[in-house]
Amino acid sequence: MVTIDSGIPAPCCTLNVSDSDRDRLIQMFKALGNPVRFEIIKFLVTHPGCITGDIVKHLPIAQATVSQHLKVLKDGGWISGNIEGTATCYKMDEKNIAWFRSVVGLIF
Amino acid sequence: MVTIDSGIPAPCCTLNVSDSDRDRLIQMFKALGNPVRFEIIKFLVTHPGCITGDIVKHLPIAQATVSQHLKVLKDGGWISGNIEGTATCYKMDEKNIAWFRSVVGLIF
DNA sequence: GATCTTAATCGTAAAAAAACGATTAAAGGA
DNA sequence: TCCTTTAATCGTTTTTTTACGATTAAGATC
Repeated sequence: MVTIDSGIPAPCCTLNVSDSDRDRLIQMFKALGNPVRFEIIKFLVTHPGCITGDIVKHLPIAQATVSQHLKVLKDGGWISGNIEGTATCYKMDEKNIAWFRSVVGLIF
Repeated sequence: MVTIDSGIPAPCCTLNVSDSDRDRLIQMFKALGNPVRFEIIKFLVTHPGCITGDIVKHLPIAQATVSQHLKVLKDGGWISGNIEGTATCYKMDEKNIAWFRSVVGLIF
């Protein structure tokens, strides 16, 4: 029996993934498991460096909600934000995404 | 299949992903964005063909909840279940996982 | 310095997901 | 046939996520 949250590793029985890698992976999976956030990523791939307002204009939801979703994507490591004046420019976080791709290839 | 514009993207455009591919991807991301389901996958990778009861024994949660999680993973295409007598044998769904890996590599 | 822009955060309501015990169904063995 | 085993489903509660308007904070602009 393994407790999920306390993270008893049991390396003999399951795949050997560190707690931090596992949590980071789960966070990335969860972040992209939402249609609004997936659309934001699709938009950002073709609009690197665009600001929050551009994304808000592109979506049918309120500014506060978009901002919330952007935070989830940022915390998950999919995107990074750069403050320029009163605006924030977003782009894909290529380094973290490369990590995600490599770990997915390694585990599954 | 996922297709990506090869030219310079027009400012109005986002990544070209079909609705069904997008929904399928989101479903896979959502399915693995949960610590219990991630643990199930970790277990299944090292225990291909094991039955529901084995997974229940390995987890600190009720049988009904495990069954529910298995359904989410199955619907998402991460695993497949094969009924043998009164038991169900689960294994990774390699074909869908290969699709996931290839699409992730293509999009991001 | 007053005001406009921009976007993050707050507080809250609604919707969805997760968890459980109980029940059901289906196959095997006595 | 009647139990036992196994796992899915049902009905419900709890927890988490999503969404919104309102507010706030930090730079620009006049």
